[in-house]
Amino acid sequence: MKEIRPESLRTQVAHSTMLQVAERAGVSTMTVSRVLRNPSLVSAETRSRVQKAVEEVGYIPNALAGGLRLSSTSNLVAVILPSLDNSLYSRTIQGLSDALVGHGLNLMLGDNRYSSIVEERLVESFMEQRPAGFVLHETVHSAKTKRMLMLARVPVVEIGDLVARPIDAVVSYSNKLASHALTMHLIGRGYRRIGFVSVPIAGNRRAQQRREGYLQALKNSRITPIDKLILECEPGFASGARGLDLLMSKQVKADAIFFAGDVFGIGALLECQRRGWRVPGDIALASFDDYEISAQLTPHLTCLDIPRYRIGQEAARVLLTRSAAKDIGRERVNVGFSVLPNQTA
Amino acid sequence: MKEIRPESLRTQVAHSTMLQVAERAGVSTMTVSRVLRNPSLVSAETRSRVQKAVEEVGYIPNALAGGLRLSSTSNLVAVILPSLDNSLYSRTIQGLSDALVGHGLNLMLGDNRYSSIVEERLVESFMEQRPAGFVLHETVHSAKTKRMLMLARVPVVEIGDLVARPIDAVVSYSNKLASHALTMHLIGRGYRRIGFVSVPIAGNRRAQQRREGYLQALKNSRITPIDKLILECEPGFASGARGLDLLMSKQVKADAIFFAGDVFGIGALLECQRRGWRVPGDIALASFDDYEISAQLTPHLTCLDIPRYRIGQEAARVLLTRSAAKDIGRERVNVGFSVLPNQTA
DNA sequence: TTGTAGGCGTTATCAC
DNA sequence: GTGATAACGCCTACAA
Repeated sequence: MKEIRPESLRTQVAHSTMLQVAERAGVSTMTVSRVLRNPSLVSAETRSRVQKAVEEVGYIPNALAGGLRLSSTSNLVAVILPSLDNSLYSRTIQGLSDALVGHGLNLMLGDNRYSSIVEERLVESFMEQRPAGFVLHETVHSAKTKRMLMLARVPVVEIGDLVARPIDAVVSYSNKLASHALTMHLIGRGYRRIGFVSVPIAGNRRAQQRREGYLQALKNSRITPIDKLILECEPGFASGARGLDLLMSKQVKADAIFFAGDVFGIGALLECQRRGWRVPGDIALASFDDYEISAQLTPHLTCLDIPRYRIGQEAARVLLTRSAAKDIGRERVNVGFSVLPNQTA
Repeated sequence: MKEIRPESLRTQVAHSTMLQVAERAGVSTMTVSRVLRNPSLVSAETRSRVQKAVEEVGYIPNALAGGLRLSSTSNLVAVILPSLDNSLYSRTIQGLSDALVGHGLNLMLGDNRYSSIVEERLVESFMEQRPAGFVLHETVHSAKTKRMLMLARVPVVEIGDLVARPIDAVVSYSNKLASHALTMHLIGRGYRRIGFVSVPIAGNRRAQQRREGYLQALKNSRITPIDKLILECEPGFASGARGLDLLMSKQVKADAIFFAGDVFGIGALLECQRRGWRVPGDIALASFDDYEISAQLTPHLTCLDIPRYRIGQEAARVLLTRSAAKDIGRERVNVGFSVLPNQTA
């Protein structure tokens, strides 16, 4: 028979264990476990004694141990975004968090800096915590990343673009269609020399899709694209001003510009204000996302409405559903988008 | 003697275990463990055999089991912010992440919705994962929250205000001094009827401190504060416009307004533009934080420069130092602030 | 209603 | 250089 050494005599440790609670309450660890997970199985008298002991020692269950037992997953959902410092992603994170927190799931967060190599390392690192699921903004992954995600047999939701063949599930909108729709809107307003500014498209599927949507719209309308009106700029407000400048000093000037990256449109609109240009009139502007600040600017940018918060919510819902059902199939949720005509085109 | 059932025959599971790797390589789990943690202890020949097996089965260590063994902490740092959807906090998160990722630590993120009750639940939930440390933006906590954090004996860094007596460590700036400095700047420019707009101060220590700094500056300059020029508004751009409107339609109009909350200042400046008011001239404006968008606006708002990214970096540094040293004392890092005179006052 | 035994996947320790 | 054993803290299964 094994002698039970009172745990309370151990060297001072950070957290108390279930055994310490059990000793204090004069019961076995199983009874403590029951009080915490299934109180109805324990007599009222014992239960209150245990609860008192839990309070007194400030006991907090060790999820690592519990998770181990089931060789299952932790209560963490791994989220990987291109950057943590971007208000678009912030809205998605908030949507995820709001939807998951009620289910006892917490967020584990990282950024891949727009690199699939970094993403691979991050997935591996996160995987060691045995997360309950993954939410990835990127839709292009290294072979090893894909392999790890498949092997884990855990729900994976991609959210950056409505890809045809997701690793597992996808909750997003079509960057291409959205871009197409906004370009068509510009064409419908009578513009024919429509400039296009995006972030560098090399290795960026979303930017590629957006440019394709733009080109497709021109083609459908029998408008010949003008190479010199298609630019790539680094992210940031300043690029909006710069893109505007470049496209307005060409021999063939643009009559409208579609800014398909981050805050370009805002930067361009503000630059127009500085130059005293009328928008529209001297130039028409359209922007991809509708930033909160946009609504404060006069005029309000013509843009797309992408439901960033809802993408987070829906991704959470899909994760929860798939976790419960354990089925591994493909689910595609199209959250869609809409064109906000507004005032700058 | 216990018969060893080949693990590879178990029902299909998500992740492979160290035992599976060991069997494949024809060694014991200890050897696998050594190859992963301390390769130099294993012969080159065995090592490469094990590494091959690891590759083949796509083995990823189970941090839950490893952490259990040491009854130690996970490689997660718990971060609790008032809201996830705020670009100020985003910068801090980015700073944290950038500084922690190289040390193998990942972020666990949650928002307390500006409530210490929510914070308490979140701390408890996070604590079950046995995080390596906590970063809290809030500086006011429930008694239970404090107790849990003390018991855990884990580094805790508060970042929302440079409190005198942090739970453990604090990395921040003084909201009161910053507010005082900017108010003094306005006074130095000759303004005497300085309005003050903040978020509701009830239960918000940071907002309280900011108001105190403002009042102190007035007092030091022998200016009698005018109650009607002190407002509280809900967060958001619109409140900037609203605050401006309220303070300019009083009997005693403000000649300058200090917006001490989030994006108020930007909202007010844009409202001035809509109204065709000169800034300064018709009204002087000052704002707390220097948002990225501010630099794009003309004129650029007179404001404070709070090093949000650096707060994240430094908080990470303090966490890492304290984790290593295991000392529990109090560390206070003042990242400071500076007044950016700019153009609106 | 409560307790005992055993094992989850990993690693510290000690033996070979 | 390598392996056997015994925990780590909790919970399932079974016994009392």
